Amino acid sequence: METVKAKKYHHGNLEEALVLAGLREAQASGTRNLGVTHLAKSVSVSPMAVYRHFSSGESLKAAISQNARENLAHRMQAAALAVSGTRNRFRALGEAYIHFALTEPGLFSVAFVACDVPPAREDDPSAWGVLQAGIQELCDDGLIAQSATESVAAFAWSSVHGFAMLANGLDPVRPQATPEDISKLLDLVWDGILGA
Amino acid sequence: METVKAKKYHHGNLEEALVLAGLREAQASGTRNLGVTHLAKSVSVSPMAVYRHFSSGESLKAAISQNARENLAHRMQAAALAVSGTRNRFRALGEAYIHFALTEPGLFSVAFVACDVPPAREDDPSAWGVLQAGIQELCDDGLIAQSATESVAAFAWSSVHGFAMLANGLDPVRPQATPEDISKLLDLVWDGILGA
DNA sequence: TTTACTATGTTTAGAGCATACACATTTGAA
DNA sequence: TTCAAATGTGTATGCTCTAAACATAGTAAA
Repeated sequence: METVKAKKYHHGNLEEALVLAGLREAQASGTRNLGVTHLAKSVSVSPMAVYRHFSSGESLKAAISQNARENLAHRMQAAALAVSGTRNRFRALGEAYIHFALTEPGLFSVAFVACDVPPAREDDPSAWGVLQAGIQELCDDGLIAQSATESVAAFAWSSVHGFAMLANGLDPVRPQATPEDISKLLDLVWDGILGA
Repeated sequence: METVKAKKYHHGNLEEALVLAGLREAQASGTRNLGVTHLAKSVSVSPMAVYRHFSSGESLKAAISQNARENLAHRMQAAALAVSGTRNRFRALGEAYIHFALTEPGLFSVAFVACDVPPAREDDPSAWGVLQAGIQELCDDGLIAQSATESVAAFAWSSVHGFAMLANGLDPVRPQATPEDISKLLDLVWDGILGA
């Protein structure tokens, strides 16, 4: 029987289980409870078992953070695929990004937490890559010059990421964001892009 | 003699000394070494002495973070005062913000670190307030409608803050920012604002 | 000046966390 | 079957945060 996983000496897939537990914690309380001991306990394993799969607590945290970023990138892709039209598709990327920050503040903050250790592999998919694909489409449609892709990408990412962080309340600054605020921001970003 | 401060049982101004030590640490290594024990040691005081001035390590960190933000706000004000013309002055705010992030990455990351504890008082001056003053000036000059100030403020802040974080390398994403990148970003922001 | 109160530091001690080292169990390949 | 590699446990060290009790210095009133 595969359906009942008896409790064995060997866990079976501890690495994945730890990351998943970390994501659950992140969802509930952000960066706070991502320690080795806490996560080990949450999957019923001794703290030292973690080190068979991660070289340090920091690298476990980095893996969790990476997974959260990939989660975001997936949602962006899905949002873009769900609508048609170059502009709508591009706008959907920004909406998905901000929606993620607002509905999953814990995951969002973990996704962009500064880790001492770099992630083991590249993000797959990466939010940055998804954005670039969207911008290439703008380019193909003649909405912006090929030479402008770099700066447009930096501008779009910056605006949306900055707004997400602020709206999210992550930073010790200011009020909440309404759907109108989000819409207006994306309008302004679009204006900036076309004006280039 | 005031010039030689003999080592006394009472420190004299421990609260300020701790925050200053924290800022020095932040400048050197960001968020890493802002613990109670470490900072206490760096001003030659026992760890418990800290708690006569801060209710917890978190609240000390919050005070350091606040001081870093005020430092940023001061630089923005100074930059704005140094140039003339509404547009130049507004642009100088963004330049100062990004320049701060790039030249003082440690302070910048501490300034916007998520603290469990809210700051004891309001930021004074606050970067947000300085920005709003700049935007009011745009409004007074008839460059934007009074009704647009809110969304323009959110847009400008978001773009510059997001760019600063990304350029800073704080986030686990992408390459460096050149002066041209910065200039282009501010151009795009300006376009977006005027298009509103 | 003496006394007493308040502010500010120190010492001691306990809890929690990261992690090095030695040991135990399981798995899988020869 | 047998043994080496992979994976997990237990124990121990050293770090941090912080509570409690104690010590010293500054200050104000008698």
